Amino acid sequence: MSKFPSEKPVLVTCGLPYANGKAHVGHLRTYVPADIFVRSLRKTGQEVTFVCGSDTHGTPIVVNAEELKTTPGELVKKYHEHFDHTFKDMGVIFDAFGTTDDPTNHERTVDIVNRLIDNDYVYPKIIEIAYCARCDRFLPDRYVKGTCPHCGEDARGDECDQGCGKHLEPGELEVPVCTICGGVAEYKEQEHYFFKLSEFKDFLLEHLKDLEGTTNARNYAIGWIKKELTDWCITRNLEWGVRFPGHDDLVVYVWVDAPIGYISFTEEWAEANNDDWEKYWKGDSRIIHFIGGDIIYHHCIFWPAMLKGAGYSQPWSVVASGMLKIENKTFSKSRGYVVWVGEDYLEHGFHADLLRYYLASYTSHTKELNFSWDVFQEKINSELVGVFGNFLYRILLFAHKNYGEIPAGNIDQEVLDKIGYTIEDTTESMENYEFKKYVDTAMSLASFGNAYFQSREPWKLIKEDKDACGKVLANCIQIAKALVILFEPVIPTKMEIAWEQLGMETDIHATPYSEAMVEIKEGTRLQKPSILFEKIEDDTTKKMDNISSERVRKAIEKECGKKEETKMETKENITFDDFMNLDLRAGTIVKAEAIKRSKKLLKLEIDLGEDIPRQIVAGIKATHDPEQLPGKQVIVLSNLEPAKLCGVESNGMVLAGVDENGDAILLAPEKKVAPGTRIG
RNA sequence: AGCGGGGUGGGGUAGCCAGGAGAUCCCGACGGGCUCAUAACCCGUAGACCGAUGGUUCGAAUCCAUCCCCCGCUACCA
Repeated sequence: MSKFPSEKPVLVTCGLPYANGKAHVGHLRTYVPADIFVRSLRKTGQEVTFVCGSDTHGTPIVVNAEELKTTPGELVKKYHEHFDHTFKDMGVIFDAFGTTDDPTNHERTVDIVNRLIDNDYVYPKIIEIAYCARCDRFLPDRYVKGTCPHCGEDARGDECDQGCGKHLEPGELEVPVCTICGGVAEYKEQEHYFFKLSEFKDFLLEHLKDLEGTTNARNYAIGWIKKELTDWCITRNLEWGVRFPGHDDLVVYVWVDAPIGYISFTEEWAEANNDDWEKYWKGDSRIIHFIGGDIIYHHCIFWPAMLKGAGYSQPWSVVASGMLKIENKTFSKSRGYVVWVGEDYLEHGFHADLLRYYLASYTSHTKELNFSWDVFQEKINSELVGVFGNFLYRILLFAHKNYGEIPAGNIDQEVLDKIGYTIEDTTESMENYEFKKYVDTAMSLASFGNAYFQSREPWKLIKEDKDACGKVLANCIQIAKALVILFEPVIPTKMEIAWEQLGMETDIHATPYSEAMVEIKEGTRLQKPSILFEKIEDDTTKKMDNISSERVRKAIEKECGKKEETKMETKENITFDDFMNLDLRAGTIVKAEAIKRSKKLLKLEIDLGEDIPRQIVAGIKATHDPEQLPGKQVIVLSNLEPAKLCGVESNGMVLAGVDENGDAILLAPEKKVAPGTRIG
């Protein structure tokens, strides 16, 4: 019942890295498993094409380039090369790694957009776009900032990043300001183009029903579609990007030309290898997308609808990886919870295969994966060094010392069976994108090998019966051969060396799983084996831990400093009268309870010396236990106009500060005072 | 609050859809053994009221109901 090898052509892609920043371990959570998957498919005899490339368009790149006083083209080139190198260094080998700014992609995007237009899936609509009169330009997405219509916080044009985090459509932002000149922007009507996504609802539901891959992707997408599908605005006012056909002032939205990169990279690969790209994108094929969990929406909804609308083949499988944590903390570049692939890992001399092993074996692909140096050390030392590496080394050294070649001896049926079952189990795991299971199953064969060797005590046998001992060794070497083949997808460069140590002269990367059952040849010369995996010392992990915590410390400092600065700058002087308008009072909390529907809010009743206690809502749930609060005194701004929060009325504001961890610190009187005591 | 995913010994997991004997495996901890090997390997021990409560059943981690908690994407953060 295995799905591979299949007669249908198989194409594997990885979500495109955005060429606007360095590669971190979070990226690898998608790329490493994809590479393992591809290598494994090839071992089943499946032909696969594996493509990826840099995502180069969109406003963040343009804005970032302007800030760095460079051009988008230069910026993109720099990071494209960075990703290309990093992936190669990590053993992630694509058949093609292009960019979405390649001419191929421009042409393919225009073709697809034209087809969508011809098929009547695109229509123009007049919408209001922020426009800066001083710069004489329209301001898409992040070129404009202003006030969020939902929460009133400062927000960027496409998203309320400081406040509620909500996605903003063009024209929604209030009090728009141009980010280039700082001048006040205005809204101006302009014609933009929309893709009729809403018409694809039935198609998408049908498509998703049969979609292979991980369930997180499918369920998530189905949920979205059932809610609502609105048409997508697919044009932007930008210089940088793919021209929208027939409109020199418009560019196609990044999320249109980015996935089309999958097609154009396939074309580039086909061009270079004299092959045919249409068998994947126009025929009955198996297109497998490896992506991060954050872009499921685009790959399961927008992308297949576009392909369908333009008459191309749709994805067969979408494999979405879970999130990455660093030292058990939510991944965050700004907070310092990040591990850069180059400067934090490879440049410290760690072997790429070790990280590949960790990523593949920590947990299942869809769950969140914690990267911790201590766990890294423990896993590498006990599993790779202790179980697997030690097995290879002890048997090869023993064989080399006592025989100098692979000794004669039939392979036990028990051993062949064990290898056979292991291959069955591992390949099945791989088909289900269960990388951890694959590794664990393979590792259990190494344990079996250790037990086999140990229980037969060849170090004693060698003195009594050299032939019987040789047979034990032959069986062990057979197990080792299978292990090296099984582990090649996960730790490819280390397995090259191991393969050589086994006296093999073929290319391990091209060796199929079936070769594991082929009996080893007695008499093959064995060189003196070298140690494959070195132990990671405590000092090393301590050093890495220090680097991490230092970065977190600096990030906190920077964050606090920044807040101080901006606050000092933005607040203008007020008059004494202004201050006297604030009615500040000391009060005693008499009752506190959590507001169920909210993560952050507590409902407080505060005695301000009035007839009945005031009901005030405060965002301190995360830091304060409601049971501990009654009796405590706080300072309240009592004449703030009432508001409803999460449906609960709030008649004032409890004053609190924020410490370096972002935790709320309640202000309190120096000593107990009568409720209602005036402050100021 | 809505949608999705998830809660099983210290960490990571299996089992759940098709309910049945002592809840699986790996790591870690502890004890012992062995010595070919990178102090590794082998054997053994402890450790889980299977998120909570109620229900169905002769029998539930597994089915049903309600609730709690964690993680994403949304709403809210006086």
